[in-house]
Amino acid sequence: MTGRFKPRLAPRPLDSVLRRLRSLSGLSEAEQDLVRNLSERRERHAAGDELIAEGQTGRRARFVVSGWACNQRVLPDGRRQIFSFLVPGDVFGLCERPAPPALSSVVALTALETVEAEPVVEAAQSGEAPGLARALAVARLLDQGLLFDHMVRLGRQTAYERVAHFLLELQRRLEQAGLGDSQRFPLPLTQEILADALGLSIVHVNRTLQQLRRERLIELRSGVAILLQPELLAGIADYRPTSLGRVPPAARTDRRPA
Amino acid sequence: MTGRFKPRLAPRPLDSVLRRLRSLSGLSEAEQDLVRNLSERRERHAAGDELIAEGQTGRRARFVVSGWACNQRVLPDGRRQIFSFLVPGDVFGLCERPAPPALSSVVALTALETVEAEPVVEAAQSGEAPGLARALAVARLLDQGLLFDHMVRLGRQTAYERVAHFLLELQRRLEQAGLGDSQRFPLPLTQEILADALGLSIVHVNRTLQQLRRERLIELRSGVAILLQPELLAGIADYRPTSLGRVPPAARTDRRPA
DNA sequence: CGGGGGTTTGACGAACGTCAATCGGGGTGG
DNA sequence: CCACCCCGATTGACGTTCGTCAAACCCCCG
Repeated sequence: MTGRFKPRLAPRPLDSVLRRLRSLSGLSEAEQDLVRNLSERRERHAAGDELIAEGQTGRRARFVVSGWACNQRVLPDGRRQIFSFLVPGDVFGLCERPAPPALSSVVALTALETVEAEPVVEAAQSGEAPGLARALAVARLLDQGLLFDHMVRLGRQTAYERVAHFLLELQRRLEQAGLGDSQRFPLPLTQEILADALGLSIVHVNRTLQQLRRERLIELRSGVAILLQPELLAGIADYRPTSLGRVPPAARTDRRPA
Repeated sequence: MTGRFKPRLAPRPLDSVLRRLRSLSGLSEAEQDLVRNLSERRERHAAGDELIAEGQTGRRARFVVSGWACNQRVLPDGRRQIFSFLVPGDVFGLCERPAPPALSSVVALTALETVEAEPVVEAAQSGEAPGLARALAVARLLDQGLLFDHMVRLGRQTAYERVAHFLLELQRRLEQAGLGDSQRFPLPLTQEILADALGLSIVHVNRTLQQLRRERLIELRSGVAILLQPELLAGIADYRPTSLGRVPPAARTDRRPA
């Protein structure tokens, strides 16, 4: 139990979902209402809970409403690799029916709230909610892009670059979900989790963070990250945000910039 | 010009495409004929040619008929990361219309032949070729799985494990395409390419291959790889092939193993 | 006051990268 | 046919990055 009472009826908690989807595509009022009325089938999980197991088949799409989760795989000897993080507003478990075996497991990293996304998925597929359909398609595409970014980090960047690049990515995503500003955002991850995402040891993550702090590029305190000099960080990490947000409704292929 | 004459009309060249698709889903005779008649819009490329540029939007799906290509990104300072390899039978450039900006570029690694896959894609989407639709869906899923496998290699495996794991993966894929047997397969990749895929330096790739050779686990000669002890390799690399090939036509979700 | 998870630090070693030289084979022009 | 050349493979020497081990520290909580 958390100490503070949270009203259950208000549309508030779905804010980040709505905000996220709107940042991906224009939505009609009806579409926005559909999202706001998703409050059914809400689920709460504790840190460490496995929401989807690798190989599981019966799953349904869900939105993260609050808290963080991740996609990961664990090797038999205990090593683990985190593929991606899920923050409020993100969708997961999205795929065609019947759902094929999951390729990775989804695990809660903090206390986590999710809601079933199927009403949105169905409205999108049936053609009655083209804005939502576009938003989901763009979300899928951006996820794929984040995976590639992560692979570049793992394969071709130093620990220093990896951490800087990763923090910039989180800043951008969380700002989009309405959970941070252009410099400051919540970061409820242990260094062990960071290590398993970035392909490093805990100790090395720690040292790298120390270095970034010493150089006055970042601050980390009690679950909040502050990027003191985002532009400098972006130069260090060669960070270039994928800018395909807001795809125009009807893309023309015959146009090109002079 | 290659010295040997190749007949252009025979269905032979599309063998690997057909074989691959059949390994993913049962196909009706009509569906198989559709694939066999794809010979139009054949294209030839030389090693190094860029088939799809990162960010490019107008592309169409194609099958690789012969030769190898890869998905990759290049950093401004010249470092590059290869995300995946495309071998005969593989499809690439597959996505909804209008095609969003490509998230990675596709580059020919050897002399390469491709054919347009759109007829197959359209038949699959229209519902008239459910077998092909399933095959394409499974192909997408397997590709995603390969990406995860690759990420585990990059983030959590040693050079030795990475190389072993990667070779096992290639063996399996190429055997499926009809291009190798349970131990032997073509490997027309330079050590530089391997390095850029596996997140290692050329020199270290070389040393790792030397070690695997010394230990009589593999042989490499003139573009052909031989896995002398696949089981041992699989143990070293914790290689577990994703076995979801041949998805049953109508999956039941209410069954579970006792 | 004690305990436990997460963080920090130091010492040390192994894995991997860099630099540079050499080797080797296939293609090419004389 | 042969000399040359170029790209890729190979090897050695050396430096750096990063991992491991272990201890201390810190803070929140019971």
